[in-house]
Amino acid sequence: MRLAFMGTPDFAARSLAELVADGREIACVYTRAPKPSGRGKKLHKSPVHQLAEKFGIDVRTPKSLRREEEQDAFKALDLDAAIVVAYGLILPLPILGAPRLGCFNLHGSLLPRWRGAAPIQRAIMAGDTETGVQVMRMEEGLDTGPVLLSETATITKADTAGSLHDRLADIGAQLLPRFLAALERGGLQEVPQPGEGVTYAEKISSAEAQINWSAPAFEIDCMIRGLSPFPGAFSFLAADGKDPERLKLLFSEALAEPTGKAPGTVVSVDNGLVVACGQGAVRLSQLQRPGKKSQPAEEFLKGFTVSPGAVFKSKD
RNA sequence: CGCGGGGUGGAGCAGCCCGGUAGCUCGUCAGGCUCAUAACCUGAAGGUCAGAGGUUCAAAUCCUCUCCCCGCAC
Repeated sequence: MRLAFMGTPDFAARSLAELVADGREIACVYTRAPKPSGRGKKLHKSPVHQLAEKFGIDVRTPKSLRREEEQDAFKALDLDAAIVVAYGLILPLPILGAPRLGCFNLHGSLLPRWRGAAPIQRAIMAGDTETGVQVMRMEEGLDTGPVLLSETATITKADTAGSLHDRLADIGAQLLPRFLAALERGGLQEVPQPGEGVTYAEKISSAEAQINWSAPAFEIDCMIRGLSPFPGAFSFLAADGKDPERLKLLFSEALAEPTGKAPGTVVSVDNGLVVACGQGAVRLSQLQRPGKKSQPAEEFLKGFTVSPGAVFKSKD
């Protein structure tokens, strides 16, 4: 079976690695073009790009697949199927129809919940306790195609977007060899997505990453973990006698007990940084100061002295 | 030439703007207290303040250069 792999970030790179390990024939890898990033603003190839080169696979980085030449070049690959994982470009109809068996997408949620860009983060932010990875046949709509294979995963209170991302990337990557084997046998059932329960996982904007302390502790905790490590939930707090700093809050735990303090008030600094919320409180255990690395609360508090009673503020 | 932060006893930081006895939290060691403890009290050790030049009576602090580290852009 002759394949193309289309993907960009680390999440996709794990899938590519698994396909190669599975001995699949990958005619070409499509990924987004290198862009300036990192310190020094140098051009960096995407994780998928780097991995493909390491394996000696041809890499193409078109800016768009809408142009006819690109579509012709894709057709000329004479593919049986294309595997798409977090590619970042829209596949127009001529592309979708080019491979003999079609284009298939690996998606990090249980569709139709969390269609779109940020399913992993959104699932945690919403307090979901179960999610998964699915392979679907791609259609023109955004993540609307029928599902062929899925695997579920449990979300725990110890999960962050980062940990869940890694887990789903592995589960997804391992799903692909199974999927391809089944596809070859022709034994896969295409199950249309239910019309009910559709939600969209919109891209996270930095504005919504700011903590609103009047929300219930449960919600704030989900938000902190769902936005960790990227882009990081944040709020402003001043160390004793200092100016407020923008702190990223990267891990937390919801505490049910009422504090009797106004939302945003630091209740205790003995074991993590306990902050009053609209309902209950949240124990912050991993924080990051501007320009610094992220630190466990214990370390953080050695250099950032706060007394109970200090209050987190918001800023626009 | 993308923007920014930083290198201060073992850890995390303050001090630098407004040069003049090197400070805080923790750890370590010793002693004390305690039924006991990662608790508490007392005391101690440990730093050529990244490196090299310069200014100055005097530099962690001001100026110049070098090396190293990190954050943001997803």
